[in-house]
Amino acid sequence: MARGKSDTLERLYEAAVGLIGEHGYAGTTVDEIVDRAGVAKGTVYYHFKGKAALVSALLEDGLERLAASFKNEIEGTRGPEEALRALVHAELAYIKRYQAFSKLVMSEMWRVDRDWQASVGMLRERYVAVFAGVLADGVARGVFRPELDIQATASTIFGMVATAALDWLVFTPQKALNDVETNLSALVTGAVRAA
Amino acid sequence: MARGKSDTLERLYEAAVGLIGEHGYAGTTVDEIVDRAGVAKGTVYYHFKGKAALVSALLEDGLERLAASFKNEIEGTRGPEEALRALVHAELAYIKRYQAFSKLVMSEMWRVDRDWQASVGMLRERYVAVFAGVLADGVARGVFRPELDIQATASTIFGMVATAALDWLVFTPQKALNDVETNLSALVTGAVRAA
DNA sequence: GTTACTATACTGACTAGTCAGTGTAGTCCC
DNA sequence: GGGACTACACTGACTAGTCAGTATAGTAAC
Repeated sequence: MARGKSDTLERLYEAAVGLIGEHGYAGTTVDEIVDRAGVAKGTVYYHFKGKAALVSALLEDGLERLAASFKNEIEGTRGPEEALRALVHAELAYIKRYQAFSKLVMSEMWRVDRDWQASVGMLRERYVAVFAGVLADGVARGVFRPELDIQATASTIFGMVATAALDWLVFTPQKALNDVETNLSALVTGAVRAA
Repeated sequence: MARGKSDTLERLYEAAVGLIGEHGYAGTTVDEIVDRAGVAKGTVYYHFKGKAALVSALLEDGLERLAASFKNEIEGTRGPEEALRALVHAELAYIKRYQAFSKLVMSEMWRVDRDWQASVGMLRERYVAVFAGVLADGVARGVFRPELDIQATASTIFGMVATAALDWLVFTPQKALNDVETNLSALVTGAVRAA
């Protein structure tokens, strides 16, 4: 029975993201993925070269969604500090919306042995580059501390927000997003603000 | 051939930690571990119930080393800001020294489906509790911002340092530890300091 | 004789990937 | 309108290989 193309892929992505977020890449079997997606095993190999290619494609997909969400959020901000707050908000919202995907990314980020893990690296770089842009702007305008190591600081803020978000979702999900964001925004802006 | 007990276990831990840090728990085979450790496969099953038990024991071991390193570092500090800097230094040094172990912990931290992953949670809690203690002290003394969410902030700082450290080790290892630490310490203290 | 191993061979459950075949919709010719 | 054919999406039983764990016989030190 034919299903709309995007429907089948959507189901596969969702199933794979959820399972890999929970058990890791190697800990997830293709059989589990197709079971959860409700498709036959062959379908994976009809659309993709293999398990790794499926994950690669799925990462590309998430990357595009992320880029779009970032573009939206940063437009129309006035001043670097407001832009920084907007980015923190966007990252937090993204991680909340795509929890399983975010877990996947954070879990596989420090590994470098597989092809598709380059995609994770790319995702991270995109994230970080946007932060770095805002930081550089802030330093140039004298709003942020001049001695900041822009690249390192951008990475660190990215990790800070990601850790805080996952910590919240995994260990204290009863907290309100607003409270998490308020505390986090204060930490981030305090960290970089000129004395 | 008999070897000192601790020697064999040490080899097994080191091999397992390295491989699991690189490829994850499920992505690492017992045969790979014993090959790298230079011991016979049966030795694993002589000492442990299985692969999971080996990892559990190894985590306990890392936990103890961490606790010891933290105790050393925090003693003899005067004032919360100095204590905070000392903790950042200790965490950074620990991650540098036990790179593979740290990767393992960060990669498996957001998963909750296996027995031994509770150990990772415990490790994280210990880390975080020490930071929380210092933060609470600083707030009480008026050195840190009074509206800080202590628990969330402690987790966030932990993640911040961990991310910065792994980012350094994986993506920009040519940087000097000192530069990384200087930038990071400034970020951390700036984040919590009273205005 | 007990403890701490080594070396090798093996089992059986599980798993990635394959492949011949099915269902469906569309197209072109008569 | 219907027969012949094509393209596409998908199925699921099957295969070949992998891996945790077991078994067993033997060594070396105390």
